[in-house]
Amino acid sequence: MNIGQAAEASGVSAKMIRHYEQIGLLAPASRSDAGYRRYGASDVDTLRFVRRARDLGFSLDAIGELLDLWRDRSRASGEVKALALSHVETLEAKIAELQSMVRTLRHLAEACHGDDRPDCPILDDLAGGHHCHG
Amino acid sequence: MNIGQAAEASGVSAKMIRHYEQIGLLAPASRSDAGYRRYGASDVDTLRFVRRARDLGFSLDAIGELLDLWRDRSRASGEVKALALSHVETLEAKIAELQSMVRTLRHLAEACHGDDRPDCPILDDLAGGHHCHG
DNA sequence: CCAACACCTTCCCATCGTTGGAAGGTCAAG
DNA sequence: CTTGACCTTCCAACGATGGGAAGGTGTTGG
Repeated sequence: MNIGQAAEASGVSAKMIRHYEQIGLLAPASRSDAGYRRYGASDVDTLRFVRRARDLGFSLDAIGELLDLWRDRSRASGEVKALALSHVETLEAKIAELQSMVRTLRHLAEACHGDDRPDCPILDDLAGGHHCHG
Repeated sequence: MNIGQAAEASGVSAKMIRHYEQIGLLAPASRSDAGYRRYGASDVDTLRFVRRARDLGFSLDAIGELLDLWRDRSRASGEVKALALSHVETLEAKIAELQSMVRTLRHLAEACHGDDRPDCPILDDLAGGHHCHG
């Protein structure tokens, strides 16, 4: 199986597969006589693992740890759970940050009549308003 | 006022002030005989505007538009409001994406006993589980 | 047998916002 | 006159991905 098929089968682009190999996330693939990377079913499994972890927002570093745990048949599930919950905390912090932005912006937008008149509380706030970001 | 004081007063680092100037977000600052950038009170106002807009998650491109609207005393507040609400939609899409990740991860983590045993639904899911991401 | 085309290789560059550092010039105080 | 704090420009990195060039490979068809 060439990299194109592996990409197709795993949902990870060929570009990314090469990149993951280069940064050491994936072991170097074996090569054909012509130098083409060759992949088997278990490689595709690994790529799908990476893809799913990316979809869940894990960083490539974290995915490296997850891969290690995955391959370690004697891992403690507590380690995996801790990694996952730590990531959840990161995500929730990010969510809270974005929600705070949304709250402020909605508040400002509500106060803005939003017509042809130039008067605009949004710009006023950005220009140094009183920050009632409640 | 040198760039250091302007940075201190505005909350935008000197590095970023230079960068914003270089990418054309800010007009080139006037220079002293020695080539030092010089800033006045209105420059600091502009920097603070940029800082607040960044804090609200606007891209530098969007901030450029906001600055134009800010400086245009005959702007229509509807334009500003539209820009803000469009940004809110972007933020909320991102929030929804992150929340979906959190939901899935929490679900998986709940199913994981998280002790010394190796059995782990989180890894099972990443390795190709049935995706009950409800 | 050779052309066309799809695929592969490596390499560099772009994004986005920010930070870090190196190498060198300037300025004020001791 | 030196020290230290500041400024300048330039170059590179992060994290994850994409785009594209230049060149080799492999298969198919005329």
